[in-house]
Amino acid sequence: MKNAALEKSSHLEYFNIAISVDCVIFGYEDKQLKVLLIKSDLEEFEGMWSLLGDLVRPDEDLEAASYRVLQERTGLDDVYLEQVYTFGATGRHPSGRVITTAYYALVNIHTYKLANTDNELHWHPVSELGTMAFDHKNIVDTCLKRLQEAVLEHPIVFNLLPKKFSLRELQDVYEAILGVELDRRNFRKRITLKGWLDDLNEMEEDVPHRPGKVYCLKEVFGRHGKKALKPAPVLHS
Amino acid sequence: MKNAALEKSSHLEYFNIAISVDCVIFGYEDKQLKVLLIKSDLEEFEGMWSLLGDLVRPDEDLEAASYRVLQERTGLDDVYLEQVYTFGATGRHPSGRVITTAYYALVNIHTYKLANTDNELHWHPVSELGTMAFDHKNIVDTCLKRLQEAVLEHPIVFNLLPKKFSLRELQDVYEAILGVELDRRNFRKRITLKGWLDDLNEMEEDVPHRPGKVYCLKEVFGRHGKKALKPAPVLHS
DNA sequence: CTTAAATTGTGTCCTTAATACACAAAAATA
DNA sequence: TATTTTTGTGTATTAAGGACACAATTTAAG
Repeated sequence: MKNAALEKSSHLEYFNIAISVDCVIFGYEDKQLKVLLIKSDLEEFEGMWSLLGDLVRPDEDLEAASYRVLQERTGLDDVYLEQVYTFGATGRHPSGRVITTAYYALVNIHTYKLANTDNELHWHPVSELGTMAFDHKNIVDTCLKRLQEAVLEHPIVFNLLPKKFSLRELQDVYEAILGVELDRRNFRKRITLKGWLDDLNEMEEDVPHRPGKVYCLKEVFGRHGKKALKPAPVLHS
Repeated sequence: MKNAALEKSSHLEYFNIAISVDCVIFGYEDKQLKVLLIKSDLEEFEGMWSLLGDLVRPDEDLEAASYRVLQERTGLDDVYLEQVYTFGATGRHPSGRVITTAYYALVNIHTYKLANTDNELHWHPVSELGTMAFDHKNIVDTCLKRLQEAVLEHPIVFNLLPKKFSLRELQDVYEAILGVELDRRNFRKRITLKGWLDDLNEMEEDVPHRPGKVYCLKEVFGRHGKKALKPAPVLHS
């Protein structure tokens, strides 16, 4: 940006836009991909659900703002968080001009505890979202699409699962995210080929059928699987 | 975002962040991918190059702001433009808190004319960028990476070329963007397989060697190649 | 006119990844 | 002990990517 524009700009004219972050917090439960939503507190959107978000503070990094929202709402820290897109249509917020940057987070729904006992917070299956407040349905759709692309390339779905899991559980998560059924043998072959997993030489317990082997994400990928870099895109060489 | 936060927030406290857009305008010339830059007008960055950008106006859609920057600077409209990422570190702008959303544009460098006769504007090979003003080097790198991924999936490189081109010219563009050499036979096979091109049954003219056939992008992809949707990501079925 | 230089145009083999598909073994439950 | 549920596994086919060489066309130079 040119400096002249900034120096000359009147405070009233140019600092009249608020910026917020909105978090699409994904969790996985009952073979469904879910998203954490809160009842909107705007008249215009009475009864509708909205994403968790907040205004960015002037002394706060953008990404830090999204972490803060997550921590304040879920009590979790150390979560997987990814910026997706910034939504900046003039009419998107009824109370004023607010540009929002959307992030998605992947959390283990069972380690999550409501930070405040806010009973307006609920997990919703993403496949059953109706109309939402603001442009939040659009934001969720955009984040889901990005997530679908990401899970094919990067070992990140593990953020939705407990540390130890069976291949069946893993496949269920993929199916929930991608919205398709997968062939078991081909799935296992592909996951094996990725080389993401460590065989723990343990078996599932407390399952009402033949127990499966238990795996965990290899340590080299770090806590969030972010260390697995996408190979540089190369056409032929 | 919660409404309460917005309503209660003091103007001074929360509307203290400016938002800008920065455009990474890519062009192609002399077998090089280039980016249009302007001399920074900040003392702190004297002599350094910076992206074209401007503050977003309160009554202006975010995307409209990036189009405006493009039009004002290049005189072009109807250009390919894609949002990439929003950079929001607190320290990124020395004059104040400015969050910026980065877009990349693809333009035909030869149809481009300087809108103002601003001789501070220049095309720079992306492979030869040194230090830049602000975090702009980082922004260019991020946009280039995104571009590299995009050109493998979507028919968008054509925005960098004249309407009619030979396969050799097309391959040169891919090589410039990806930064690798490609095998001619395999490249042609892959491009053919994509089904993006119409054979015009014409030959190159004024080349100092055997002329090649001339192609154009199929009309179904629209002016910018945006109509070519990525197939939904599916693992096995 | 002949020759040299540059560039176009083309096909096969190999490897890898994705997909479709079926049956036996293990454990729990009735 | 029989039934149910689920795990675990391999092969054959197809599609795409990558390595690789030679003849034909045109211009430019002598």
